[in-house]
Amino acid sequence: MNYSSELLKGTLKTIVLKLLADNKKMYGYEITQRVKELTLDKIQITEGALYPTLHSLEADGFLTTETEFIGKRVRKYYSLSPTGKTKTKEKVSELADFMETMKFLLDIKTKTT
Amino acid sequence: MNYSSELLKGTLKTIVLKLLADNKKMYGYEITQRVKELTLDKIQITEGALYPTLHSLEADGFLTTETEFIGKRVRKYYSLSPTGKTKTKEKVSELADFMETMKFLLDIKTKTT
DNA sequence: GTAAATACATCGGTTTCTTATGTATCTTTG
DNA sequence: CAAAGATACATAAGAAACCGATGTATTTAC
Repeated sequence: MNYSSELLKGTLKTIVLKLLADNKKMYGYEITQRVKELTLDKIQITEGALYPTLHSLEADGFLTTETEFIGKRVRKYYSLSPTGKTKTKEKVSELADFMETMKFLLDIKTKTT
Repeated sequence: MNYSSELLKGTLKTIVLKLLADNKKMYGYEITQRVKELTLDKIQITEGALYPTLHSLEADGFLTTETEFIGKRVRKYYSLSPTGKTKTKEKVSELADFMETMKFLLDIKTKTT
């Protein structure tokens, strides 16, 4: 079982930023695999979603990159910039707050008016 | 303060369905106001988002409607159909599950590999 | 009497994801 | 050793879902 895809919308950037905050530097493919294993296959980040997101975060100045060669194969590592670290805290706490609100909303049983 | 809008994506239908499950019947404008007051203005459902969503849920057979006149003004009440009730349970538990997963993801501190 | 609130609706534009496709290397396995 | 699968990057077309603007009309409050 995995979630209907629309749930990921709006949370992907936060997931990526948080992973980078916890792991110093990661490369794209690694991120997809890490999320897959951490969520027991429930969240699958596709490459078509991830790479544009990484490029966008980099363009916004939240990520820096360094390229490494593993044999002949390119590997592009991403790290948080200082503004990226600030942004991460904002996004994570915003999402945590949002989830609290949603939890409350979904538990409502009776009218309040 | 209110949430950056992308967070709402993917959760709007669930919110609407859940409200209808708890309140038998509601009309569009009422839904926007109820969500606004329940979330202390943190979630604002715009009419441009809500009405298409209601129409879509109705087209899928999850909602039934009845029109009422308040004076000369039309008010369109929405209620859950039997399939709508089933769908609501699915969506709510899926979202609850997703939020658990996200909570876990956002608390990860160290590598697991 | 006019501004704000109530109540419906649609539409263009943007963002963000999916699916498909492309390129290339490395590893495993029959 | 050939082929399949995994690793690793990337882009592009299309769909979905929301925002903001706009429109119409009635009712309420000042």
